[in-house]
Amino acid sequence: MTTDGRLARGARTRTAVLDTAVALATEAGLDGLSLGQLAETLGVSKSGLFAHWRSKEELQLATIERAREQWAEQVVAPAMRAPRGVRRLWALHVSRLDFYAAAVLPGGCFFANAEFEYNARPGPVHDRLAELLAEWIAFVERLGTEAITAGELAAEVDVRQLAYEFEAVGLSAVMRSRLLPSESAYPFARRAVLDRLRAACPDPTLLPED
Amino acid sequence: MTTDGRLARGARTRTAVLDTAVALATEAGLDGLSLGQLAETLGVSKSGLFAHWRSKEELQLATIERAREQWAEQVVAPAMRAPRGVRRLWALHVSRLDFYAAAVLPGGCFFANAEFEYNARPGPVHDRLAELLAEWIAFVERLGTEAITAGELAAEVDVRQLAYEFEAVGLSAVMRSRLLPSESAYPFARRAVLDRLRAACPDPTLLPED
DNA sequence: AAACTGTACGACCGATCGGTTTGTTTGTCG
DNA sequence: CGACAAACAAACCGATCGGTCGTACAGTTT
Repeated sequence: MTTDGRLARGARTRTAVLDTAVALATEAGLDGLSLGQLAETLGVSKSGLFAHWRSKEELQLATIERAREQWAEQVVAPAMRAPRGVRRLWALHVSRLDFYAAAVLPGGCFFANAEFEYNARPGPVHDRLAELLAEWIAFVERLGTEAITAGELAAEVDVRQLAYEFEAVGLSAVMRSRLLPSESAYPFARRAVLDRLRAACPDPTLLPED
Repeated sequence: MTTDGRLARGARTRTAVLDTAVALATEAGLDGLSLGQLAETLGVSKSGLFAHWRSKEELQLATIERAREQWAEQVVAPAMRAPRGVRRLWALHVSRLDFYAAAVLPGGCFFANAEFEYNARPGPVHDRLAELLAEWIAFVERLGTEAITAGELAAEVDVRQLAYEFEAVGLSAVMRSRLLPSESAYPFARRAVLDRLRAACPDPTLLPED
């Protein structure tokens, strides 16, 4: 096992930079974030950043991947501890709302911010964000399909429709939570998905009353 | 009737600038839009812009008001031609989706973009966007209340909950429509609201089948 | 005609942008 | 030890940022 101290230091710096970049990007935007600000916030020099990423776009793409990891760890992973089926879907929704409410990121959601920022800007960043959105939707749809297989959702349920509404409710929650009193966001977001799941779930004991 | 030619010219320039600013802001962002680019696009000088707005922030606030007018004219007004009640709610949803699908603005929706851009940036722009979001929600809620009064929605319907889901479905539609094939946006957005309205509407003839 | 006002321009300002160049420190090797 | 490389930093580059200034012209008022 060879642990090159230089490479280790580089890796440490890299994740520290990307963690900060993810957070700052939810405030100033993925493009609005400037390398100078980022360097100053971290106490490193601007040229130090170019030692790791050859351009701003490369750093943006790396930031996206880091945000994906954070989402997987802090939102998806906790939900995967719930048993497969309708409870896991519900756990994912709650986990997501908790992530927003805990203000892990000042802007709430890295992807919601970035996707709206780049929805009319062609390029690699736009394309990657689109890929990850499709991936996220497919994941939610898969959880829905699993719930049907487990007999916890009626077989007639359109999982694509269910996933659409699931995602829409969560997206709206993060937007409202940053602009309006949070009482006008999370309670409605909980109820919307809970109503939808309970209506399609034959076993009412699997989900909370409210 | 005094029509000062100078004021008329100024007003003409002002609306031309703001119309362009609204459209450009959905691409580059309300903040990402630079005065130099805006001036060049319009064929005027940068300093000419400062004759009308003393700072960029003033122009941003004016751009927001112009976007509000556009939304009122092109989305709300057509829906108001539908009879009060559940049909008007449905018309508003369709009108909104049509507005997105027609690509009136390259970024889809001025407000969705701006609200995510400014959700973590305190200041007058943030505050104004929050006000307009609250106003929009209150408007949708009022349409829901009217529908109950008209007996076209069950009295037990929670109009705030209904308005939340109505808005969430529309918001998600504009995001998906810019990043994914539009078949994975509009059909789901239609169905989501239609299902919700039909479920709460005692008279099934008021709404389309699909 | 003179006085005045609103609109618009070109030139310019300091600051900051993304990016480059040159050089130094830090750690791994033969 | 010396050769080498990865990880940084300082100084600097042209371009662009938001904003100011003095000026010119068009149109209104007296």
